[in-house]
Amino acid sequence: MVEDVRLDGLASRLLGLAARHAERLVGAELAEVDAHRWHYAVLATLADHGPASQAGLGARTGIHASDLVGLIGELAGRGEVNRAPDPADRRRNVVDLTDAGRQRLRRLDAVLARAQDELLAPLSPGRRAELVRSLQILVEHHGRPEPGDRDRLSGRPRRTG
Amino acid sequence: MVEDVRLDGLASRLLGLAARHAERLVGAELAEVDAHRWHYAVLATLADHGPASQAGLGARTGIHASDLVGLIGELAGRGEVNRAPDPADRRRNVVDLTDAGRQRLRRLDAVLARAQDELLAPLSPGRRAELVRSLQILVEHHGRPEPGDRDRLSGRPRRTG
DNA sequence: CCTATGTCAGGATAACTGAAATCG
DNA sequence: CCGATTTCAGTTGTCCTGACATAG
Repeated sequence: MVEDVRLDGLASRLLGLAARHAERLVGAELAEVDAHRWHYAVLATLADHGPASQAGLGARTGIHASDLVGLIGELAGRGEVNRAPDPADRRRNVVDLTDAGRQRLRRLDAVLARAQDELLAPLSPGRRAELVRSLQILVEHHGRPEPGDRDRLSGRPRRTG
Repeated sequence: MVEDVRLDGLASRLLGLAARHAERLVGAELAEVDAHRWHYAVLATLADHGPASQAGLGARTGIHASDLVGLIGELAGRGEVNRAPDPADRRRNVVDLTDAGRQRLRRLDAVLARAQDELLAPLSPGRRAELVRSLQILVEHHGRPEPGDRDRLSGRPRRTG
C-alpha cells in the first residue's frame, strides 16, 4: 500500500533522475578544478590501459570519435596527453599520458572520490555496493549501443507543432 | 583484484550509462505507439493525482513549465487531455484527463511495464526491488534541482577550442 | 508593488549523423 | 575496392534562461 503512484516506482525514471543528480554533482565538482567528465574518462582510461588510439579510447570510454577530436586537442593543449601519429599504422594517432597528465589524474581521482561519496551519502556501505553491482549487471547485459540503434520512429513532441 | 579499472566502478558513470540504456529502451517502445516519455508522465500524473494546473504538473513530473506548454498542446490536440482556464484563478489552466486519455494511459501502462521488464531482465526480483529502493533514496535525498543550480563555473570542452 | 502563471523565443550541452581525407 | 581512422560540419533532444502579458 505504499505505491499507488505510477511514476515514483518506475525504474527507468528513477535511473534518469538519479543520473541527472550524479552528473550535476560530479560536473560541478570537476568544474571547480576546471575539468570535465570526459577529461577524467580519458585520463583514467590511459592510466589504466596504457596508450591508445582515439578509436580505442572511444571504445573504452563511450565517447564518440567525433567528440574525441576536440577533447584530445584540449588535453594535449594543456600538456596532459601526447598525441602523435602511429608509425605502425599511419591512420592512427597514439595518445599517451604525460607526467602532467598523471599528476592531474591524481587530483581528479580525489575530486571524483569526494563526489561519489557525496552522491552515495544516504546509502549504507552495503547498499552502495549492491547498487554498483546491480548497475554493472545492467550495463553489461545491455551492451554498448550499436551505431544506428536509435529510435527509428517519430512521435516526439515538437515545440513548433 | 577485481577492479583496478577506475571507470568501471564509478557509481556516477554507471548511473549515466544505465539511464541512457533505460531511456533508449523506453523511448523506443513508446515510439512504437507514437508516444513519448513526457506524454506518459503527464497522463500518469493526472490519473494518480487528479486535475492540475500546468505549474502543478511541472512540479510533479519535473517537466519544465516552458516545455509543458507545447506538450499539453499536443495531448489536447489528440483529445487525451482537456485544457481550460481555471475560473477560480484565471492565471491558471486546469488540465484534466479525458476518457480517451484514460484509455491511452492503459495502453501506455502496458508498454511501460514491458519496457521495465526488459530493462531489469538480468536482475533477480530481490535485486530489482533493492535497486528501486536505493534509487528512491538517492533522488529523495538530493531533492529537486533548484532553479539556477547549474554549474556556475566554466571549463567544459569546446569543439572550437 | 510584488508574485504566480502561462507563453514564447532561444541558449547550452551531450550525443549523434554524414561525409570527406587518408591510409591499410 | 573495401574498411578503419581521424576530422569537420551540422542535427537532434533535453533541459534550461530570459522576457513578457496577464492575473492575484
